[in-house]
Formats: sequence, structure tokens, C-alpha cells
Amino acid sequence: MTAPLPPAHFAGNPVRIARDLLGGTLVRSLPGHESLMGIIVELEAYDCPRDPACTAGRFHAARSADMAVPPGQWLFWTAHGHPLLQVACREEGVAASVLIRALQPTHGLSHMLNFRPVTRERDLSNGPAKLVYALGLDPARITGQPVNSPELHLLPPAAPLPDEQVQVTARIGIREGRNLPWRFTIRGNPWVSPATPSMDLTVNAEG
DNA sequence: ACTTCGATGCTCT
DNA sequence: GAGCATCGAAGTA
Repeated sequence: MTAPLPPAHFAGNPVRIARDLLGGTLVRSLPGHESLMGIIVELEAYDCPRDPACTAGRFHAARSADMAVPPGQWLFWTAHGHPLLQVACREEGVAASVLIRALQPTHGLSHMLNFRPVTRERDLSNGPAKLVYALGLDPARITGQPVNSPELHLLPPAAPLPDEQVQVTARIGIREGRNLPWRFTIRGNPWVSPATPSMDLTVNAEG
């Protein structure tokens, strides 16, 4: 088993970091219980101030400050009242982050279903807020903790996924910045969120 | 206190 | 794939 990624790993370009994190594992430890684990099958990068989709930089000064924490810290962006799990990137004072958008559960599935009961199992964690609920994460507790915290940490993929397995598209649910290919999903993975991107740069081998 | 908006989720066609 | 419920956060007053 690989070691948890240290905070220093995130002191760089969030686009590159998101790409390389695809296929990694998110581990949520529960005292006295089996850890909840899942493969990260969908990520997005946000990178103020050059990013037109990054509302933190454009007109939410206060939220920008929440996001411009030192790299390698957990943070939550809220949209429509839902918490979205992110890791701060680049350097302190810069609002840049990687957003974890979907998870393929591998361990503790029944426990996750307890946190977030769903009729169809595939709907358990195929969205950024869904996975937060499925893991039973409390933003008040997690925010500001290092990304290699025992409570919640990341394991990198054994090896970076080959390009053929990586689907690159526009990000989901944004107005500006739809031209930027900053969403990464594992091609054909059934746990990817059902949302349809406005742009898909993927070149299919079959044409 | 009130208004607006959205990095969402859910429930229908 | 379209429409709506929803609610936390910012901005304005």
C-alpha cells in the first residue's frame, strides 16, 4: 500500500494535480470501525485568478480567503447549500484547489449506505456533495486539517492512469470558463457523475 | 432584513 | 434532459 500524499504534494498547478490524482483512493477512517474507502473517478481543478469559473476570485472576496489557505489542507466550497470537498493547491494566499467530484466505493459500502440511503447503489457517491454525505464528513471538523490527516487522507494511484483511460471535459455546473478542459474522469467508469459536460475533448480510438 | 445566485440533488418525463 | 426544491453565503440597505 502506498503512503498518504503529504500536503507538500499540492503546492502546484491544480490542473496537473487533479489529472494525476485520478484513480487514487480517498480514505475516511472511523474510530472502531472499518475505514470507508473509494477510488476517485472524477475531479475538477479551480485556479484563481486566471480561472473565469472561479467565483471566489471574481466577486467573493471572503470565500476566496477561505480557499486561499496553505496547500494540502482540506476545505469545503458550498454551492446550493451543499458542501463540496476540496484540497487547497498552489500557495497560501492563492485561491486554487482540486475538487473531488465522484467516488467508486471499495470499502465500507454498507456503512456509506447508512450515512446516505439511496435506492440505486450507483447514486451513492456519484456527485461532489453526495460523496461528502456518503462518507459522513463534518465540514466543521475536517476544514483546515492536513490532507494526510488520519481521519481523512488520500492515497495516490499505484501509477498515473494512462491517457487512454482519462476522459477530459469541461467542468460541470459553471457559467464562465466552459472552454477550459479541467474536468477529469475515468473513461467508462459507472460511478462518474451523470452530469453532461458542455465540451468533451476526448478523441475516441474508434473514431 | 431582504435579494440574488449558485462548483447541487432529486424527481419526474 | 428538464424543471424545481433548497439553503448557505455575499452584497446591499
